[in-house]
Amino acid sequence: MVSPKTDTEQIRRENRRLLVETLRHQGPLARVELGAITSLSPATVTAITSELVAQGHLQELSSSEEPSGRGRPRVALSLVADSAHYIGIKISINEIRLMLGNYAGEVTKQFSVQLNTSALSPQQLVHELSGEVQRFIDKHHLQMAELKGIGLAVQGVVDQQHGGILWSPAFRQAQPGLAEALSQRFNLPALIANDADCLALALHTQPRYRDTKDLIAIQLGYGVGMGLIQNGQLYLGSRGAIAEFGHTKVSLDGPLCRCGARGCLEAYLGDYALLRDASAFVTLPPGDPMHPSEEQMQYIQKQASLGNENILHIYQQAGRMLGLGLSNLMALYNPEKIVISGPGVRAAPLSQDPIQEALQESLLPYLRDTDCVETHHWNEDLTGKGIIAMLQKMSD
Amino acid sequence: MVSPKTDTEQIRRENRRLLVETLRHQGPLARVELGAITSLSPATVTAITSELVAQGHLQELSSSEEPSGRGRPRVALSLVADSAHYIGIKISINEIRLMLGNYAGEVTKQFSVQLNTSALSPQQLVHELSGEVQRFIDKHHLQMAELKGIGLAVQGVVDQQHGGILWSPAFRQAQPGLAEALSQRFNLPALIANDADCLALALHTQPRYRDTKDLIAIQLGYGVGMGLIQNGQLYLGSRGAIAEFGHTKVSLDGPLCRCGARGCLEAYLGDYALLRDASAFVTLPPGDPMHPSEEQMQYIQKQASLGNENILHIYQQAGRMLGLGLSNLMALYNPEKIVISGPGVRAAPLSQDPIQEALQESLLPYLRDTDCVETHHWNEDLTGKGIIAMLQKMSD
DNA sequence: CCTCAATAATTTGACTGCTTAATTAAGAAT
DNA sequence: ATTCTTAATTAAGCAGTCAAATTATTGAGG
Repeated sequence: MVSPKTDTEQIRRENRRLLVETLRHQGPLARVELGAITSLSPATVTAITSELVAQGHLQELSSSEEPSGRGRPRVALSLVADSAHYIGIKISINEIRLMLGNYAGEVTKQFSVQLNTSALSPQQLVHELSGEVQRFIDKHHLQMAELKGIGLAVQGVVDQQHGGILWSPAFRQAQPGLAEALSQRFNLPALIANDADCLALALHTQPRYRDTKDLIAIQLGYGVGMGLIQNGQLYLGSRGAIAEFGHTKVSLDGPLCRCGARGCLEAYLGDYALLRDASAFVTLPPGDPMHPSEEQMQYIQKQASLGNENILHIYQQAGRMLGLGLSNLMALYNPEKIVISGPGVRAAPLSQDPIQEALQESLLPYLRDTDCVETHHWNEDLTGKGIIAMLQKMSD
Repeated sequence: MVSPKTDTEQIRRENRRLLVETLRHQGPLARVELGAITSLSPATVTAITSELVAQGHLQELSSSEEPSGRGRPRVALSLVADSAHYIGIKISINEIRLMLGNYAGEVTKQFSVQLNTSALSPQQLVHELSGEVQRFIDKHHLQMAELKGIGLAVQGVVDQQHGGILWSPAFRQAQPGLAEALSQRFNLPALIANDADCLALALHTQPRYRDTKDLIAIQLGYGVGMGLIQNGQLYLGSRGAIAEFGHTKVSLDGPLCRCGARGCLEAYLGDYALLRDASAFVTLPPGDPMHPSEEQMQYIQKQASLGNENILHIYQQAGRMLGLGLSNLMALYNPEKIVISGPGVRAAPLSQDPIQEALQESLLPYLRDTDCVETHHWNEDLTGKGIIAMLQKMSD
């Protein structure tokens, strides 16, 4: 039997995290306000915040604002954004992107590298990543002392416990021990996460979804990913890999999925599936069909918008299947919100109606009017914010 | 923003619960053993246990056992089984069963009443239940002082937060405010739970599944229910209703389900569905087709075993669909174990193979060899144990 | 029978955390 | 200048944990 025993230091850690997160979300706040929001006593707020001020993570704001009325004016506390830095690495097919996050949770620098990922061995991958990270550190003159962690966001199935990649479209082989290797190389904590989990976490920090206790994030793109917020926090299965929404079956004899089975949702919805199906009707812009480019996707989408019935039908079919999958998701999880994002939302106008239709057809009566599915634009890639947030959760 | 602030009393409550649950699971234990298992310090164990002894919930066992060897002999602590009582009520179609649970978590008395449930109004239901509970209390000479709570286990969709029944096959109408009404009538805490959640909780207390952090319980019977243990504890969605596994879609144009949609898993697997499908091929024993009796189910099952190809085919089809549903479940939740129980497991021999086949066909490669699905006999109804356990979790 | 060794259980002292209540701080109002 | 009001800090007290010391209870051995 495991023993989740609780002790007194855990309390402090929890409450500190609570305060810091409140400040991250609601901006600079005075101690009273923090107390009111968190329902911690003023004394506790003082104790924790003065500790954080001493460490340089918090800062009193010179209150040269509007006349605050009577009484001693409240002095706002704000996070010292550059009191800590985190490095996030997003690994995609043939591209890695490095991101610098600060204590406030913002992504301040980004840098992308093209790299033929698929053939890399674990050793080579560690070598490449280490090199890029070192260059990144040098370029931005980062002090090792203020670097607090490295986080990797990966498309595919990760083993978060052991810090490895079980399967990813970016690599031909598994990448075990990746986190450990990077951790040792830079003497920093390192973690690996699925990119859809990062999306879920990042969405959950946004004002619109902050108070949502149960949220499912669906990432449409090359594949179909899913991340899950339960009880206000990211849920990862006990085995570190969960929620392969893309590989739920929506038909018995559907198209072949790259996982080897038939009828997976992903085999209707994934970029590679859309492209494959569309290629029967139009000649595509050049490119590796296994790794669809944004141009290719834009192209077929445009064809559909321009009235190509065959391709429109592909999108509508995909929408219907997504609706079916979503209805199953709602039946099983009954979340407050399902947010669909990722590059694939570009096609939302084409498949919106079939999604809704399929949803309404399949939903349980008492779920039917809950309006919980929405899309979120993909103007910025939220993965970075997510991986930074994850790093922070483990370190503060 | 909600504030799950932590304080010192929470620690004590948690640790007390930990100790009591350890004793419930592993029987009488000495203080050292408790300390070792929970990894609480001896001092803490003493503090908490002496409090419980003073309250009469714990008792030192006169250690008249085997020579324990050198040293001061350990004195075992045991729960005082009748230091508290709980009343569990299982509400099924046309039957309510009252159960008495004690502090040790055992169900000691049971009593069933036949009752035409379907037409009852909320007022009538409260009236009937109150009457039965009062009779039950009188019959067993229960002291109100040692009664700690009333729990209802209901087939169907419950709203645990508000203590009401949203939908149940037992009733034509919703039953809002049921828990509150009973709570006031007897001046006791009252809660309502789904019966599959109870099953999940009860299974999780069994030795075989005690250390399973993530467990899904499937209850096959009139319908198809599901309960979920996550992170070692029962998970109920934020809205109190979750996991309608029976209403996940496994085919686009399947048979009609009582929920109004087509292709629900339940429309293949539920007793009412099996019976409906079988009725085309055999003449059934008499009975209300909407509420299949155990005799009817036994009858058609026997027909299948005796070689009726048509009926066998129904079971096999059901098995295939269950396999498909399970594979989706595994893709979405990736639990350590899925345990199938409920009266419907009687047909397990008939559908075992198709289940496995469908599973293997649909599973993701890296899940394919995990052997996580198993069945659990239905010799005893575990619902009672579950609802008692749920009451205990809220009160100790 | 007496002493010692071994183990169990309790007690004690130190530490940490939170809360309430009192105190101090810093301006606004008069 | 004095009073009022609100913010922040400090002080006192309590709850909880743990490590270490102490006490209790037995078996082993002379």
